[in-house]
Amino acid sequence: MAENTPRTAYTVDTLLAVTVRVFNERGYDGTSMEDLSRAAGISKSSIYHHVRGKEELLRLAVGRALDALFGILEEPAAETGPPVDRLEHVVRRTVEVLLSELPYVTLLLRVRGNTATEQWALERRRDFDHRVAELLRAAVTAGELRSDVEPRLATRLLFGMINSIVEWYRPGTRGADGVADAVAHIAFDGLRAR
Amino acid sequence: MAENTPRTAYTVDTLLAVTVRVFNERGYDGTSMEDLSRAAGISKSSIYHHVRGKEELLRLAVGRALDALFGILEEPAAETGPPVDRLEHVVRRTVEVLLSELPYVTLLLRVRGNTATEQWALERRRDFDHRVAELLRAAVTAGELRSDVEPRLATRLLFGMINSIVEWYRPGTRGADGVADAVAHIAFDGLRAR
DNA sequence: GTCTATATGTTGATAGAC
DNA sequence: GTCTATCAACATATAGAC
Repeated sequence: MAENTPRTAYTVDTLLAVTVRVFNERGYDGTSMEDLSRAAGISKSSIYHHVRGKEELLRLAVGRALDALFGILEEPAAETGPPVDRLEHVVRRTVEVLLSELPYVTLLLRVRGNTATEQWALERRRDFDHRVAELLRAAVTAGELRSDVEPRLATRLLFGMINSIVEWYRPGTRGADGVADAVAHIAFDGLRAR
Repeated sequence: MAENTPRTAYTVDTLLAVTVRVFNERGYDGTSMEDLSRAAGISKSSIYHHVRGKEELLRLAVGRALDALFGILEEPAAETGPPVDRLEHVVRRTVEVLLSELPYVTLLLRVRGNTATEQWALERRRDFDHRVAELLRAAVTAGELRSDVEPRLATRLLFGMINSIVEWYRPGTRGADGVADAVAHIAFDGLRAR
């Protein structure tokens, strides 16, 4: 685990960046405040100067990811046009946000529900999924998507595919567009040759 | 968390079943031996009579999942016929095994790599993925699958979709066939109406 | 804003009786 | 096979100096 020793003093944001990296490497429960202090290059008690404790670091990190995801649903292209186009916009933009906020979204997707903060994060994730499931249902009703796959099930599998990207994507090797294209191709038209 | 108090004494297998349930509820790192002893209804030291420690419980559980998955690749239908049919067989059977061994596979898919046992599990998972990626590549070469999505990327997204099932599936609500059909439909033919 | 020192609880694991 | 009792190590968090 590489150490960070910035010249300038830490702010909550810069400390959060280091923290999230370590949380993703070792898992939230597997990370001790000692681990964080070593990675940040400051003492444990200095961390407590910036935040109230370990759980607040988690809350700030997953909150950032959730805000970015919900922002997608407010975009014009997600609220106007044929349902299937709105859905494709949300799918592509979710991939983009996932990649631009990779460490924060990665942490969000690994949250399990042990603490109050984790349960709050799970609840907001469910809200997001429900909003997308409604969009998919509308596209089925409009005859734009096949009706032999239940919308709720399809939404889950679709986001399973998207969310799994955090498990292997590393910046620099491939652009966000390439990944978004691949997801959209498979999700809407499938792998089979025409 | 429901408690288990079996009449008969524990064996490694029955203890493992309880353990895996708790690991999946609280996460491996988030589970203490005290948690396990409470869930099993026996004392901590009684657990140490059956296994050497917490990490051995993890090794036994993920080993069971890995053996089941690798078994699929040895099945006749995975080794004969057109590549695309072999791939579809592996996809459907992976869904089935995932559901029949749900708690064990769930635990396997959440392993991160902190300990030697976890790294061993990650390595075997990579082996499995590579074997399937080769199958997918063969199907592309044979002209059975579209060639504008890189095989390695397609494999990752495909397994992202399949593996995500452990996050929401609960026995009793839907049969394994229904889920396997939905996965195969989306993966090979896509969501769009024809 | 950072430090050293320490309080206080929890952890994985062991010893030895029944 | 199970128990009670216990340990050494490590956890989160705090106190107070600079």
